[in-house]
Amino acid sequence: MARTKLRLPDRKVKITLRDVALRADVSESTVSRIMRNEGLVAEATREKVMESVRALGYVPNRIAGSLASLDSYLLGVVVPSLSNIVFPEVLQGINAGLRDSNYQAVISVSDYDMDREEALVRGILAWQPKAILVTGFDHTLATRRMLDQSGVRVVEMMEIDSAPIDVAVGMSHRKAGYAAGRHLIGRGYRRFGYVGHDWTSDRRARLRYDGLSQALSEAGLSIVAHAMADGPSSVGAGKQQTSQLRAMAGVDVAVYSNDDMAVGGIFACLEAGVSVPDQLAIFGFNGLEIGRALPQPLSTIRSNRFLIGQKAIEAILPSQDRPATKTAIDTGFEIFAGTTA
Amino acid sequence: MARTKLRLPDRKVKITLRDVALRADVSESTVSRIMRNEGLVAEATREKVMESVRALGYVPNRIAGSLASLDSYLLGVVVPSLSNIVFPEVLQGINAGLRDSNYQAVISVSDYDMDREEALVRGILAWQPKAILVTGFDHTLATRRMLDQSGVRVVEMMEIDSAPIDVAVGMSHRKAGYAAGRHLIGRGYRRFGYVGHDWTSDRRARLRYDGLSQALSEAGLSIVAHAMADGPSSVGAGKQQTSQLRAMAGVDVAVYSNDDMAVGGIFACLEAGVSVPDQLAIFGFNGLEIGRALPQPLSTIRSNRFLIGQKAIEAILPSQDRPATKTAIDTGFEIFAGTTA
DNA sequence: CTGTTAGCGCCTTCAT
DNA sequence: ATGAAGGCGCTAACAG
Repeated sequence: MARTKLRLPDRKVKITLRDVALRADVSESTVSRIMRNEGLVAEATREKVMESVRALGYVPNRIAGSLASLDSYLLGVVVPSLSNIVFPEVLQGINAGLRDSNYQAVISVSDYDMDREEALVRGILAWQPKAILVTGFDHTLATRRMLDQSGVRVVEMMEIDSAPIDVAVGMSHRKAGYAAGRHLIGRGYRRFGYVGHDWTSDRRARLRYDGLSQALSEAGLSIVAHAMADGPSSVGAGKQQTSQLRAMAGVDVAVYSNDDMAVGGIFACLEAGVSVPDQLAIFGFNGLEIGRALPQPLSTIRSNRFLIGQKAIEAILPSQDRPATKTAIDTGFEIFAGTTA
Repeated sequence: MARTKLRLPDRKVKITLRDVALRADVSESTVSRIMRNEGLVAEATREKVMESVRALGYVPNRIAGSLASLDSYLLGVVVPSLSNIVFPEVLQGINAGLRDSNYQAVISVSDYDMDREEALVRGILAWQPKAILVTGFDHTLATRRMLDQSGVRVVEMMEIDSAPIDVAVGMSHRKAGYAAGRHLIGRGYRRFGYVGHDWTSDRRARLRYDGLSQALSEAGLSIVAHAMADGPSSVGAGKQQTSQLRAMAGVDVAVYSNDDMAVGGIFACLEAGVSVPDQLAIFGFNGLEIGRALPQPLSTIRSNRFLIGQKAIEAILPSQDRPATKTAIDTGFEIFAGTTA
């Protein structure tokens, strides 16, 4: 079977600009212009070319396009986890911000491993992204240097408690912990317990704890009991650690590392017939949907995960060039009183 | 300031293979080989080159590399949503499967919009991915044609109730619904209620419903009451629709479109003082972690979302070429008795 | 073991 | 409004 330039597209036969140009009997530049909606083209020519595009099933090769134009329209994203719902929520915000742009997100998961993050960032930078979004301020020295030298826009998401490489978008977790402390002290609680999960991977939970401690300390109080899960946060872990906590010195309020853990606390109390908040008050962090649907709305602090993703995109889409000054964008937080504390 | 080839890397100055080669006084091919760990290279040369690589902070340009080798090592993924936790779980499986490979995932979210999916698939194919993973069998004609003609490996994830383009990885939702029906009939339930969410976007929930209906029909039974939420599934929606359902004809068991909805049902019962399963039995779908942590473990069907992602990768990584025969990989499901039904 | 020569598919600049 | 030429940064043969 001879190959002719008019042949219908077979699977595996790569159709290039050249094929389209030959079939439409115009130059490659013309096809290129039409595909990019750039420059002036006669309507008749456009139709002729588009007919060829459709007939051949031509799909432009962005790899070649990017190389030629030195312009990738890729966006690198590194999050530590997908099992903690907050990160998918951030990704949703990113996704929303990217709608109507022609950027593509290259997403990687570091599993809270800084060395892995380094490898991921290296791999992403090799694709010449326009910007790269990472999570938090904890990076290896090499990662920091790569990001810095790459010259691309860099957003560090989730927190603003340290100095960013370029832009930071998030909230102050230290202040949130402090606010939780002030709020609970104001409501009359004095004997504080803390239920948490692995801090080595979740440094922001630690920052909230520090803020809480400071508020208590300023009021002459302290956390009288701790129950810490070894692994990541989960409803099950929260439930289990709550039982542990209740076996210790009496506390009148338990502050949780996040809502997942706190919901576990609620479940533990339901199961044990412990009245909330009378016998034990419960306070979470994040403001997840489930907390609001509980028989008793969970007292917590709302963070804006979606907004973080969205603002991150807004911050870097307008200008390709990294500005001289570093920026921190505060997406804030808000105490949700609920009825469990 | 004159530019010399020995200058330290400035931000924004693109370092290329050529710069490294010049500095190390070898040819570009040699540097290329070293960067790709390919072919034989004298140890002395390698060190000399690596010294230059480090000194210049060279990061290979994969866009150029891919164009030259016609080989992208990109993997396209399209999921309908990130707010439903099952999709992040699938992504985790994909991520796990991709570890130790040098593939990068380009992830897009279609928001259950088939036209948007089409645009996303087109955008992804332009990056010449090695494979593309989409969700389910619902695609526009154009999407199907693009995927088919592209020649790349295609995985349709989540369900295996229809014929795949190339590979399907998932479970039979129809059978799962049927199994739920048989199970509940076996436990003596006769008056069935259904609590669901928007079917137009979640066709798999509809398949489960159909399977359930069939099981009931075969037993001379039927669903006597429906409560359907307008939007997507959520704990809040499940809670609200459960209240609706209870106001209707008495049912002794409520089957939910998924666990989120079912947890809402549990909360509604807790709040209203309805005893589960005596006054109302509750049955979900998915087997989420939270269901197990509830005061009463939720009766449900476990699906293997993580496994779906992982198997999807395993199915396509070995062979680049699309095989002649289409494959369906069944990741199965399992009834978890729990204590709520 | 290393260098040379051609592209990969497209975009950009400059002509016409 | 369209075309021709050159090159983006790298890899794939092939020499040597």
